[in-house]
Amino acid sequence: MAFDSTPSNRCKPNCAMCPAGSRCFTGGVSADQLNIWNDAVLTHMPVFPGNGALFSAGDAADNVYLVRAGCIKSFTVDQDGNERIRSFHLPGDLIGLDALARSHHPSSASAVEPSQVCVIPRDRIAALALQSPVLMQRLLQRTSRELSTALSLSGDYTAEQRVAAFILTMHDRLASGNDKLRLPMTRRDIGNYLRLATETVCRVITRLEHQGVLVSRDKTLKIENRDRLRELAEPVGLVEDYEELALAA
Amino acid sequence: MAFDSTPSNRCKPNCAMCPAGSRCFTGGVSADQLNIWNDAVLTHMPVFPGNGALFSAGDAADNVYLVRAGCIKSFTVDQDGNERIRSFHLPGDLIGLDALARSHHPSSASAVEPSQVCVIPRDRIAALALQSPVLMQRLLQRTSRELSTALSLSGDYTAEQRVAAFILTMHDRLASGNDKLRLPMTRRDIGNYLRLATETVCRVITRLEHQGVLVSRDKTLKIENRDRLRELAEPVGLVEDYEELALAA
DNA sequence: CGGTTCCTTGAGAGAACTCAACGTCGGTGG
DNA sequence: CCACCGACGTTGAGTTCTCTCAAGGAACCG
Repeated sequence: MAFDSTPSNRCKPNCAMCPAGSRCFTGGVSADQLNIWNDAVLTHMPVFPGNGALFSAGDAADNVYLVRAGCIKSFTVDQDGNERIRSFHLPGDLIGLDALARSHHPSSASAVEPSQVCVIPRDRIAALALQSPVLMQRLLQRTSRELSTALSLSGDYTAEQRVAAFILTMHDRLASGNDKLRLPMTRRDIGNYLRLATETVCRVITRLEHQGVLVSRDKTLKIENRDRLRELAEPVGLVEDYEELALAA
Repeated sequence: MAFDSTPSNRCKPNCAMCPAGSRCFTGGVSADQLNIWNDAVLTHMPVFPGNGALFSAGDAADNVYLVRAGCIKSFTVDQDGNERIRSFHLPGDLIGLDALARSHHPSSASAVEPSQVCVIPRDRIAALALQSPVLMQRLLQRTSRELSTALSLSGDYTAEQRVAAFILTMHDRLASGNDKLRLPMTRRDIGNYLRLATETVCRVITRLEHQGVLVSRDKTLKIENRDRLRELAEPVGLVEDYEELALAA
């Protein structure tokens, strides 16, 4: 999908009104830093499932995107047409961090559910190095976090370990505040992401339900035994030990 | 292994004499930027296999390391003692990019063969944001590259696809200049990294040898049919489309 | 030279996959 | 209003790729 950046279609975001709230990449920065970021953001726009991709693998990596609402998946498609989901991006997440050292996107991105994204031209991202060391550090930290997560998940685990880790991570990232979570993506997408067949994801969830670990109803899960999930997911090692790295002045 | 940073043991590196050469993180930067980097580097030191880890998972992430020579693996160990290799670091690579948003290392690191590393205190890395936008961008780009690689490899592929992609990548990274490459790590380590049993790695290499794709002799491989390897590795999608991102002034 | 580690090959086992069928849900149109 | 359709979720049966177990040979080291 070609991104229409004609002035009439532009809409500057107002971070104060953003549905992503404090989960945003900019969460907690000072007002003047937020202004720098706001200047870097070109516009925001809706993205819908089935309406074509936000961008496709091989496209020039001209922009970085920031999820305001919804869920975006990034994926590759091999020569046989097999889709391989690399990440799910939730509100506050940046899309395209894997392209910061490339001229072209290594993966495609499209909406999993109706979503909204901010658009940040990459030359403005590059300019942040000079304008805002704080935001540059944030960017580096986000990329490092994604790297850490990707390395954790790239290990060899059983279907149960994978699914348990996925549910815990999603619950954490979606931050519902209670023990329920609504998975925006299909079982097929979950399986694809976790390197499991759709049926295997179903079977594991059913098994966990029989064990009283959770209750599944359509796309909504209720976690009944979080400790057991943690126990299962332990080998994956998705520790959440993030710090806000202080900028040495 | 506790890192001995007593003055008597310190040895400032001389980038001009570095065996990593242009593959280094600093490759191609201007003389004054190189000086800033040199000031950030605390010392360099040897690391040997079987002599304990360079650092262990859970250690305070006080330093980042840069491989001068040899090969370092980073890995986790789960509760049952299973080692899971996350990355191999070759000359010029930074170690600890997955800890830039953490206070503690998520993984351990130890030498695969006799190696040398430069030690860079993390507070000096943080200070680069203010001192050297260029180096900060480099750091971001390296992290982004590692992210891209990790995401590629985290997909679901056959043993053959995995091994083919691994051989091609190592050949590329080791930059021998001919069609031969010496793998510094054991079959066991390769298998662990690729989520394959040692035996499976052996069998795949044997199969590729029978097909005339390569010749294997101990740790040395000779690539006979690079196109076939590329064909096999295609789904993994390890495109090497890196650019040197120009710093918008 | 023993001892150890690594590499290689074979045979059987198992976890996840594929294929297939069925129920549910939501949208569409006769 | 309801039959029809497609997408999704779930469950069962059989298959397959890789793993585990086992063992022999090669290389390295004290």
